[in-house]
Amino acid sequence: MADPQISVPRVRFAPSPSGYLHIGGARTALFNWLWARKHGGSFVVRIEDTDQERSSLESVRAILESMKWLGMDWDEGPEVGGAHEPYFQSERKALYKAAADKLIAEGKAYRCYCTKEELDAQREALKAKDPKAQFRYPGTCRNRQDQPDLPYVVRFKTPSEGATVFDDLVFGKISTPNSQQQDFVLVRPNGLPLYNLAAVVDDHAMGINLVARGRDHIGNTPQQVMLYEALGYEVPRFAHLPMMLSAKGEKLSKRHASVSVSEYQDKGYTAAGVLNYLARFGWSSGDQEIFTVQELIDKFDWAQVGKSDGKFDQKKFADVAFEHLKQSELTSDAEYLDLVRPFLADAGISDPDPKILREALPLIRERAHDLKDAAHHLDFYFRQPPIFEEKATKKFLKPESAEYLRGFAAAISALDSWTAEALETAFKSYVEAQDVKMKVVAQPVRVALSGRSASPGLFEVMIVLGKDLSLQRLEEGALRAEEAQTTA
RNA sequence: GGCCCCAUCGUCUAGCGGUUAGGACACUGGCCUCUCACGCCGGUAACACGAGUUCGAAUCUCGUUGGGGUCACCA
Repeated sequence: MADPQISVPRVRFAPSPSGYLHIGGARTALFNWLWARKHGGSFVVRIEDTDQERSSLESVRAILESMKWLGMDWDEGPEVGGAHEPYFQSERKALYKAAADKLIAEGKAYRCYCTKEELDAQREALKAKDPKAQFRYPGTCRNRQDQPDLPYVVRFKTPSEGATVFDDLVFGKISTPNSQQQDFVLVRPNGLPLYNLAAVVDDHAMGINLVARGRDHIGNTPQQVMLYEALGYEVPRFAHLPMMLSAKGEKLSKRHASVSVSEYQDKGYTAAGVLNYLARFGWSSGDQEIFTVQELIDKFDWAQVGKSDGKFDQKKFADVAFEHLKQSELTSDAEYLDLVRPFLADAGISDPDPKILREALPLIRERAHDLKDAAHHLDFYFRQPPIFEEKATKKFLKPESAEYLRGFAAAISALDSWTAEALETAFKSYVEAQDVKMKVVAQPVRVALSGRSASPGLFEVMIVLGKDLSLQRLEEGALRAEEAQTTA
């Protein structure tokens, strides 16, 4: 395989602003970004908004926001500018027109006055005659000499003989017979270019030397190669990525759960987790599953990118994301707290005691699988009283529990050292004195402290809450337990 | 349908002529245990099929089957 590092990489991510940043698009952006960062190259973002109907500024904003959230910064593009401005194709019309004019002047392209309606009619007529037949533009205007004062499109004179070949970094040599190609349209009647022309002109103008994109673009590549050659441009390297499919193996679309990056953000996954999963989708580095962003940059290589399509696995993704939250080497305490704060606010806790937060964090690490979950695990420390889960209360705060709650409270209220060890010793001797199983006391205590039947270890929770609040909650729990009797 | 591409556990994958085919997720048996979780030990589970090439094929070649992509005045 040829060395893709012939020069410092200039790669790009070129979304069309017709929706949010798609999870598959994010992976394409990621592979480009990793490659640029690894080799000190440039990562360019270009907005492909030549289709006025579908493009919106709102989409541009959403896509850029998601890129930023993921931490994929761009060296050139919207907002940051660069040496090849502008980065919106809708603002680069002159360039495309010049290229189209040049092609026409050299006899490599021509004006076509056939209307869309006429062509659609021909297409349908053919379909009616032979449903399997494939309609190709018949070349009606190919050798036309006159230039009527009518709307026209510009078509490329595609050679009908031979084949167009390119060497893909992932798939190797791909050869397509030119007979498959038709005289495709370069410019619309309104003067705006179509994708193939615009992409080629811009990639050349912007000095892009590696075009990495989804495999669904393989079919466009031969046309683009022809354009590069016709325009006298150097052909860049290409790298096509295998498809990211839904769990059912279908092409990812809005119909499937969570296709937009912002959804993952809202659900409480971290950017590092998303990036890690995305990177491992189609790429691997031996048996390693968990990577920091820096490791991704260091280890990414096209040679390790696979060819076969994959299905998105929500469970695996959730696990990778969890791993990043669990390990303090991956997400530091300070980072974690910054990340969880907005989710706590959503849960109604807008000004959490930083001391409690710090002390509770270690208890959350191995329990919270995402940030929403983390906020939930954290919330009872701050709510006074905590929210009592009905099932837990009903099951464990029964009248006979009141005695244990008060008894245990009495046993620990005398403690002069409020440590987990001291609490555990006191708990055990109390349980022993009562001659009951530990859980008989433990569960009512847990519910009294947290409002839930599941929580971190009792003594750890009491340390975080502190002596006063712990004793208060035990007493309040006892009251609740007694109340259960009267209302039962 | 034409053209292009792909094919290892259910899923993501390691493997790049000689391995008891490895890891991770999921599933599952057990341990730990004040609950939940984490963790630890173990288990089920894959080279799509058929011909070659070779002393030897998951690895190379061809075919079959299956899957995907693409055939626009979308990108």
